[in-house]
Amino acid sequence: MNDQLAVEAMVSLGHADRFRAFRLLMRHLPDGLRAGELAEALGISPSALTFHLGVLKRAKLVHARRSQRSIIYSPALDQMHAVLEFLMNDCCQGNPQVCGFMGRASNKVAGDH
Amino acid sequence: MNDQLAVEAMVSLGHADRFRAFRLLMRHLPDGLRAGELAEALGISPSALTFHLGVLKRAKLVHARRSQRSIIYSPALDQMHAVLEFLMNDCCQGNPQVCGFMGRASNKVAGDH
DNA sequence: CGTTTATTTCAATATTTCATGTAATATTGA
DNA sequence: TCAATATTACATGAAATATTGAAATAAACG
Repeated sequence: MNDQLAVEAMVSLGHADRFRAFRLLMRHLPDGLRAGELAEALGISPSALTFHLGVLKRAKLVHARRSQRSIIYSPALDQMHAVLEFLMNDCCQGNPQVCGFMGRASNKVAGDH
Repeated sequence: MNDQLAVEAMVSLGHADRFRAFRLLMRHLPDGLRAGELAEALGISPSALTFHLGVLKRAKLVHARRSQRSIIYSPALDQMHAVLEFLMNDCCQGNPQVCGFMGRASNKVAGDH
């Protein structure tokens, strides 16, 4: 992981349709979704979807595989993980006591930070 | 937290200078950095820095306070936390066994995922 | 083969974002 | 108040990104 890849990941999630697409894909783990289903679920044209999936794919945040006539997309969790870890390391490295929240995101304690 | 705020956070981190700025601020917790220091550290003009800090500020990812003649910026950890939690909930909610990585970002185990 | 289905590519246009420099504002101290 | 410092606001043009629809590609099936 490096700055450029991390920024690219952020860019790719910095668009409402792409963000929703990524979240939808996560909800459909581990199967993934066909491009058509995804386009319909998001209410955008196939062409627009391809464009946005391309952005996500270049950021390595989704995988695509063909199955019959369809292309099935799924989120690249390891890459997402790498991005978050990279971003958060700067925080916790220097000040573990100040911002140790990566270790308990779904486990918030009142009075933190 | 909602889609729009989360997307805005992603947008604001989707630029090399803003990304570096945010990370720098995290490394300088809990004190923060003066705008001038930040601009110099990043090697960009004060005017450009203001633009980028504005984007981060609208996304609620940084706080600003005045101290003497300077404005001191610091990262809004709680907002960052909220964004990550929001994004990751979609993943773990439906398939905790598939992607439970938020709970151990700095604690990776071989063979995960 | 020819047709249907699923998706991508491409080109044109519109929109947004970014970088730069200059002017304006706010604070401090002589 | 005047000058110096620190930062922000604004205007401009250039570059990147997004939207749209039509055409192209690829696979499956009769």
